[in-house]
Amino acid sequence: MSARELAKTYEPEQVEAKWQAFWREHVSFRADPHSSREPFVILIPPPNVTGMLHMGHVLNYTIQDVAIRWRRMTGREALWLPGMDHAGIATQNMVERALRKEGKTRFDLGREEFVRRVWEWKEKHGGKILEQFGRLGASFDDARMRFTLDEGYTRAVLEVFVALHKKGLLYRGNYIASWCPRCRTVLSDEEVEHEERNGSLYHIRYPLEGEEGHLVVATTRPETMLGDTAVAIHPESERTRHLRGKKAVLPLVGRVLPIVEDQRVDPEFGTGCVKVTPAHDPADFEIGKTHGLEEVRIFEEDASIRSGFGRYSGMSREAARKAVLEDLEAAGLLAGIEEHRHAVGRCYRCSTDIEPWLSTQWFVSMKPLAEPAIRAMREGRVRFFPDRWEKVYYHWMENIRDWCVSRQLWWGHRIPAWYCDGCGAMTVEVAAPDRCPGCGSSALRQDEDVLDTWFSSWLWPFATFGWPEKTPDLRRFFPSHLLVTGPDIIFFWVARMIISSLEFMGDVPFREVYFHGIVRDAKGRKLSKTLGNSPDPIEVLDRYGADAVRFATILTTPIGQDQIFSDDKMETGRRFANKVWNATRFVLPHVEGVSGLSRDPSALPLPERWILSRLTAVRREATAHLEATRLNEASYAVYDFLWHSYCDWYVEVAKPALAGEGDAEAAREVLLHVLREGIRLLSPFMPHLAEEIGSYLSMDGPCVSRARWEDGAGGFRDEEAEREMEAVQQVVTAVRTLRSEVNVPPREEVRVLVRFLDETARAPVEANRGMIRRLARIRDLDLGSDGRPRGALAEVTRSVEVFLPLEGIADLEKERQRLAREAERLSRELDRIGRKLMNREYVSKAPPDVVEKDRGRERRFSEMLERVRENLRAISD
RNA sequence: GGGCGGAUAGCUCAGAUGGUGAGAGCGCCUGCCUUACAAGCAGGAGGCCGCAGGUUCGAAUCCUGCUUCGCCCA
Repeated sequence: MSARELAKTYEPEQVEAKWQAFWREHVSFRADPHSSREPFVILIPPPNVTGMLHMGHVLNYTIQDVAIRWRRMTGREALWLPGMDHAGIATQNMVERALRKEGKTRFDLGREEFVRRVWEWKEKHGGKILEQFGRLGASFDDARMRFTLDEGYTRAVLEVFVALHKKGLLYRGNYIASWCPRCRTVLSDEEVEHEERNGSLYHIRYPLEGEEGHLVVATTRPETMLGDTAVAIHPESERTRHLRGKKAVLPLVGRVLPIVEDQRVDPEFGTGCVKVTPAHDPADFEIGKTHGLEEVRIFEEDASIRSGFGRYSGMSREAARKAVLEDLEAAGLLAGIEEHRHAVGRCYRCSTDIEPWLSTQWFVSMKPLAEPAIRAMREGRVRFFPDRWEKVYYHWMENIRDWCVSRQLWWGHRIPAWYCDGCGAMTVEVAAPDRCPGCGSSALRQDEDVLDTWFSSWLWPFATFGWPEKTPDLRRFFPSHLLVTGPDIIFFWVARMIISSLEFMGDVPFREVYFHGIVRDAKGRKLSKTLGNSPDPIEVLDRYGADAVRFATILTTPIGQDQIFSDDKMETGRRFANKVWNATRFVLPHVEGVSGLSRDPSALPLPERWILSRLTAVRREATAHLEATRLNEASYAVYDFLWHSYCDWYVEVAKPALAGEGDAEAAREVLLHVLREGIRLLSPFMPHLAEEIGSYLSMDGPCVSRARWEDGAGGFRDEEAEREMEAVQQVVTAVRTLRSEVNVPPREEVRVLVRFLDETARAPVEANRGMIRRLARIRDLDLGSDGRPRGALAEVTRSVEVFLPLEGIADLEKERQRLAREAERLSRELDRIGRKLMNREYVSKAPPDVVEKDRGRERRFSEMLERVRENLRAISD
C-alpha cells in the first residue's frame, strides 16, 4: 500500500486513457472458444461505417458494456463482438457528395473506380466510431471486428442468396416498389417513412369518347394522369352504372381510356370513378394486371417527366403538377379542389418523397420464413424487454410482405445472378460461372444491382462467426445471449435476424433482446443534427469523464424508457466519481500495512457489523437487478451504498475509532475491505475509476475488471446490527434536526437528553455513546432520565425521544408550530391505521404478518403522538 | 382507423410480483470552508401519484372509460 499523494479532485482524463491502454495491452477482452467457462455473448448492433458517435450510441454501448463487464466478472466467458455495417446508401451518398465537389458523378468514374474510391474512403475515414467508443471504456473483443463487406462475410451473404433462390424463397419480378428519386434506388417497405400531410384532392373531368358528357375522377397527384391507361368503376355501383362499357378520353394527352369494372374500387369515394395509373400506383398496378392494361411510365429516375409528354417532358414532379393543373384549368376540365389530409411516403435516408416505381427487382418471400419466427417467440425461445415489443413483432410478422432486396447502387454485395446474352437464361451461383449452363455461351452479364444492406446485417448473428464454415467460434458462441438495441430497427434488423437464424442455423440468434429508448434533449425532442440539439459525445466525455457519463446514463435510464439528456445528469455522475475518489483519499493513509479483513465479522463492533451487513445486502440487491437487466436500479443500489452508507455514515463513524475512541484496528480493516468490495460493485459501471482506486488498494488478481463479482449469497448479514444502528442514527439525526432548528453552530457542543420509546434501542445507544456524541457534537449525553426536562426542544422518532435544553435561544412559536404539524401528521396516520385495524375483513383476510406490522405501527404511532403532545403542552406553558 | 408508451415534488424522472410514513437527482430555504470531498457536509420545505368509475380487506401499482402529449403500423 503506497500512500501516494492523490489529487484533491478526481481527474478522469489521464486515468481513463491509462486504463484503456492497460486493458488493450494486458487484459485482452478476447473470448476463447475453447474455454470451459459458460459463454456469454453480446453482438454489437453494427454502426454505419460512415457513422460518428452520437448520444444514442453512448446509451446503447454503455448498456452493453455494463452487461458484458458484469457477466465477465461473474465468471462467464464473455464475448462482446464489435463490427460495422457497410451502409449502402449512406456510404455511397457520402462519396458521391465528395465527387460532386470535384464536379464529377459516379458515372464519370465508372463502377470499378467508384467502388475503389469508396473503399479508399472507408479505410481513411470509416470506423471512426469504433475508436470513439473505445473512449467510453467499451470492453469489446477488437480482434473479432467484422465488417459486412469483408470477404468471409460476403461469402455468407452470397450463400444465403443462392440458398434462398434454390428453395424458391427468393425471386425476381416486375412489380411496383418504392423508389427514392434522390438516392436513385428502390427501397423496401420498411425504409419508407409515412408522414401525414395537408394536401389537396383535385377533381378532374375526363370527357367521354364519342358522345357528350364527362366523368369526374379525384386524385391527390394530378400529374400522374399522364400515365393513366383506364378509368375504373365498381361493378355494382348504381352511380356509375351509366358508364359501363364506355370509354373516356384522357385530357391533355388524348389517350383513349377503357372504363373497367373492378371490385377494388371504393364506390363511395368521390364520384365512384377512379383514374388508373398502373405504372405509378400499387393499387392501380393490381387493377392493371387484372384487366391487362398498358403500363405507361411517365417518370425518369429523378422523377422528372420522360420525353414524349410534350411540354411536360423534363419538368420535375412539382412543376409538372403545376403545369397540368394550369392546362386543365384553361381547358375547363378542373372540376374542383378540396383540402385533403393524406399520408406521404418519404425515404428514411434522405426524406425525399418516394415514388411508386415499376421495375424488375429481387424479392424474398417472407411468409414461409416468418412462421418459425412467430413460433419461436410464442414458445419463449426469444424474449423481448420490455415485453410490449413482442406485440409489435407479432403484428409485423403476421402481416409480413415480401422484401425487396435489390438496390440500384454500386456499394454493396453485387447480386450473384448472371444473364446469358445467348439464350437469355439466368444463372444464380455464389461463384461467377464461366459460361452459361444452358447454352454454353460465355456472353454472361452479371446483374447490375447490389443487395440491401439489411440483407447482409440480418446474417450478423452467424456470419460474424465464419458461417457457412463450422468454426469453433460458431459452435461456441452462437446463439448469443443478449441483444441491446433500439425498437426503431425491430423490423429492419431484429425480426429479420430471428428469421435468418432459424432458417440457416435452426436456432434463434439470441435469447433476450433489451430495447432501450432514444435520447432526447431537455425539451423532449429527438436529438438531431438539423435541430442542433445534439451534443458531441466526445466533448461530453472530455468534459465529465467517461465513467461519469456512463454512470449518469445508466442511472437515469430505466429499461425501455427514453433518456432525457442533460448536463445536470452528467454532473451527478461526475460528483459521484469525485465522492468515491475522495473517500479513497481519506481511507488510504489509514490503511497502510493493513491487508484486509482478518476477524470474524460477528465479533466486530456495531458500526463494522452494520456496514458489512449492508455490503452483503447491496451485493444481493445489485445482483438481482442486473440479472433482470434493471441496470438503473443496480447502479442506484451501488451509488446509495457507497455514498450514503459508506461515506456518510461508516467513514464518519470510523473517524473517532481511528482517533483512538474505539477499535481502530477493526475500523482500518473494514474501511479497506468495504472500499475494495465497493469498487468491485462499481466496476461494471465505472470501470476506469474502479481500476484506478483498485490499483492503490492491492486488490487480488490482474485488475478490478477481471475480479470476481460477489453476489452476496451466503454473505455476512446481521439484521440486529442494522436495527441497532438505525436507533443510533435516529438519535444522531434527531439531535442534528434540533440543533438546526435553533441554529446552534456546529462547533458548539450541546447537552442532550434521550428517552426511549423502544427499550431495545437503549443498549446500542448506550454502547455507542462516544460515537453519538462525536457525530452530533454533544458535550453531555444523558440517557438516564425518565422525566422530560423543562424548557427543551424535543424530537420524537420511532424509537427515541431526544431533548435539547433551550438555553433561551429558541423561537418558541416556530417550535410550537412544528410540533403541532407533527402531531397533526401522526394523528392522521394513526386514524388511518386504526380504521384499517377495526375492519374485520382486513384482519381476517390480509396476511397475518401485514396485520401484525400495522399493529406495531399503531402502537408506535400512538406512543409517538402522546410524546409529541406532551412536548407541545410543555412548550405552551 | 388499429396498436403502444408517458402523465408521481418547481424541473427531470425512479417506484420489478397490489400491503412504504410514496423516493432520487437537480432546483429552492437554513446553517456550516467539521483536518477525504464546497463537485462537499448537516438540516428543512415541497406531492388528493392526470380525471372518473371498478376489482380488492387494501390500488401510484390491476381492470374499464376519458383527457392530454408522443411514437409505431395501415
